[in-house]
Amino acid sequence: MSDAVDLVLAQWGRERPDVDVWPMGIVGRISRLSRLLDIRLKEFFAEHDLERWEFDVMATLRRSGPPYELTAGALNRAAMITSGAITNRIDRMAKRGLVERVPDETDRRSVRVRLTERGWETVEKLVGPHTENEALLLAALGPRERDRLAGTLRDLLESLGDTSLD
Amino acid sequence: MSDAVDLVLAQWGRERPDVDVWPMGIVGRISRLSRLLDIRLKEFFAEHDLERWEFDVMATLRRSGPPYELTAGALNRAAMITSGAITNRIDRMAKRGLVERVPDETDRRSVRVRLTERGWETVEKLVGPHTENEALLLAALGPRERDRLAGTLRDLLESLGDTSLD
DNA sequence: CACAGTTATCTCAACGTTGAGATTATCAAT
DNA sequence: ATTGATAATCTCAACGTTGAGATAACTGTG
Repeated sequence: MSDAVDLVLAQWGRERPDVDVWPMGIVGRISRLSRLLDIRLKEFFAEHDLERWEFDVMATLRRSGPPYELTAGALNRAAMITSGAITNRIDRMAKRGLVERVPDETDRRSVRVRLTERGWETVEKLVGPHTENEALLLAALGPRERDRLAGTLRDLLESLGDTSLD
Repeated sequence: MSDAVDLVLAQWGRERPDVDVWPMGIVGRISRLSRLLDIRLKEFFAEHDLERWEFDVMATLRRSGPPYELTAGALNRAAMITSGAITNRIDRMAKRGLVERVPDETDRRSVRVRLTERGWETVEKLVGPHTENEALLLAALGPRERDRLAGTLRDLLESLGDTSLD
């Protein structure tokens, strides 16, 4: 079997046999996979009247444990977006009553973002179905392959200096 | 060793031990890797006064072989973007003299986008360095791992119905 | 205690994509 | 030939992110 990326590699092989373009076989596939998965996840959350990023923000808060709050900075590092974008997202989620801004007592520059009751329930209801949906999207992989793939991807992430969250 | 995603998995394990969130170990990493690679590639092309998508469009035309032209539709399928976006991109690249619009004789609805001499030279000059740069980003992988990873990712892409290009 | 440097968040203009609708052309069937 | 359905591209308003700058607060040094 072959996919869109195999075609790319074959074309380069024909047009520029002097260049070994093997890296495209990996970078290209990661890029395309990411986009395809985005689309599928978007569809899933749309069924629940939610944006994917809204779930991501809430899930980040939920899994951080009680009291289910983090600074705005921690959230934008986790989401890998800029500060302007996280301000915008928090604004909209606050309007929907999914999170609330809480002043930080120790550092008054900081804003703590806390999951509301409603936000908590939303995550609680969806973690299971969301995970099952992702499992379905990855159904092509056997248990062995899953572990090996996860391990390889982790090595890559580390080598690229993926910065962890708080 | 552990990365940002390992932390996510550990947190879920603590907060919701009843849910097996293994899929996040793969989906999350693909997503983060895609973003990190984007940033690195963007830096590379910036050094050559080029946007990444500009190179992608030109490379798609270049590797399709003589006469180095494709329809706008083929290009937006290859880039996985919408029709509005490809129109915009072609406009800007045409202004920079990297591609030109050519009327399609057989189908007058179509527009054929052709690589100009200047565009051709740009790709020709950069394919090698770009590929070497990507190889550097993937240096953490051994030859064996590379092949296995590429194969696994291809299986996933196919199972998700990745639509090929023309 | 004051100063300089750093950090956290918010503001906002510029920019690019999306997605629906408009336009023009092709194709299939009658 | 004509009609209806489909297809290719372009247009454009709405929307979200980026990235630089503004503001306010913290930190450590002298």
